[in-house]
Amino acid sequence: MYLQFFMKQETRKEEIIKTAAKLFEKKGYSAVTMRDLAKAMGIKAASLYNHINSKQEILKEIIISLAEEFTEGMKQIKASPGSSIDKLKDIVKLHVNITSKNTYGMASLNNDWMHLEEKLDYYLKLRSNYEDEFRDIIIEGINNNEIVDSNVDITLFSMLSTLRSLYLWIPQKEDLNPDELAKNLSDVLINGINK
Amino acid sequence: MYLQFFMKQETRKEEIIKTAAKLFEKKGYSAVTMRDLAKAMGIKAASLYNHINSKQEILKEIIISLAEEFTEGMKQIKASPGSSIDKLKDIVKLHVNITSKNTYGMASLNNDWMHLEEKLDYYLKLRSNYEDEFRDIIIEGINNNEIVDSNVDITLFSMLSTLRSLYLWIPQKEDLNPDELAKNLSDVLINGINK
DNA sequence: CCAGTAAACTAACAGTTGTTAGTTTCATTT
DNA sequence: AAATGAAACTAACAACTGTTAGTTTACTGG
Repeated sequence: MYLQFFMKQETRKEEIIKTAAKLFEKKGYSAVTMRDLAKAMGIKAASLYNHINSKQEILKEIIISLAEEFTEGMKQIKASPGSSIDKLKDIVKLHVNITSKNTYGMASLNNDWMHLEEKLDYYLKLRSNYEDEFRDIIIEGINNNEIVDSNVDITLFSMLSTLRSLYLWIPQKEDLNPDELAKNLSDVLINGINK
Repeated sequence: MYLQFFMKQETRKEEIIKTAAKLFEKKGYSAVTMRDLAKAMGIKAASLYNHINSKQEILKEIIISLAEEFTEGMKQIKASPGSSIDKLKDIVKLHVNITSKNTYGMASLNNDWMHLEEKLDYYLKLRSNYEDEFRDIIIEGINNNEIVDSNVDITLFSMLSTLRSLYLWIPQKEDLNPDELAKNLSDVLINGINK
């Protein structure tokens, strides 16, 4: 109890969600049972229900909070000054930062969103809004003559694919700090690789 | 029977695997039951076992055949003449072609490989060999002064992430034919987007 | 017409699934 | 000392899982 005066105390529910995210990353939502999760927590499956309402709820908490974080980040980037290229660099930073903080959750966001059920529509709306705003920035850049006028959707697809896969690579590149990674990534994504 | 004289007759096993791949793409391997698959085939679950030995085997057939196709393609690219940039363009073509032919299977390859069990080690070996040979081509290009000398692993990661995500985008871009897609993709991935 | 066979069927199995109900433990507060 | 409340427990449920055994159906070649 006294701990909460000087450090952030993680609630039991948060511990469960964090542990679940780790398991979901390895085997996927459907293949992880409540007994698996309980074992990883060192308790019995039934005890989990003192803290959470359902398996569904765990997935929802993991995915929706992340999706809203991205939505909020995009909102700020959209409102910021600076060129389109600057905004794209900020998007790269946004993905690197969120993914660095929560690698496991990002795996669920990418692979298990289809199991969301009640919150599925909401998630899909957030995602398509995000993609639309991303696309708008690219189009703006083309109109401003900052960005090469190639196929917009392919440019969007390429950047987004790379950024969405970050969760797979960040864990095995612990030597690289987020800022440096964001910089290198921007170089490759924005400036290309051809000499 | 007489059909096989003028068109490729799909065996029942192949039909099952194809149908399974479609279902796996939507919900993932673990969330698809043999009864789901049977219903999609218009038969009862037990009848599936006249054609396949286990659920596992279906996944194995889907993933391993694709992985071997990539391995074979890479082998030919490696042996071909041409610059490193040419080879990278060939890799893009390889991914676009294989993914266009088998979008559903690529979803399993990307998301369900961890459920392979006996064939898991073999798959992981193929995959890491593939990545190594991809990396070698990039390094060769840097040494030949064809490719910008940025972080090799990030270049590799970026290209591979985009190519591995193709299965998500190809179905909704039916207007774009494979050759054109490969060309546009090469432009974006290799020449970048910055003006 | 009969034998053979591919491919469907019904019925059932043993194990696993998410979840609920009711109970116990134990540290903190009154 | 008694009461509270959080968080664990045991036991059980109904539904679902992959899979097997044995049977039926319907077409094919002799």
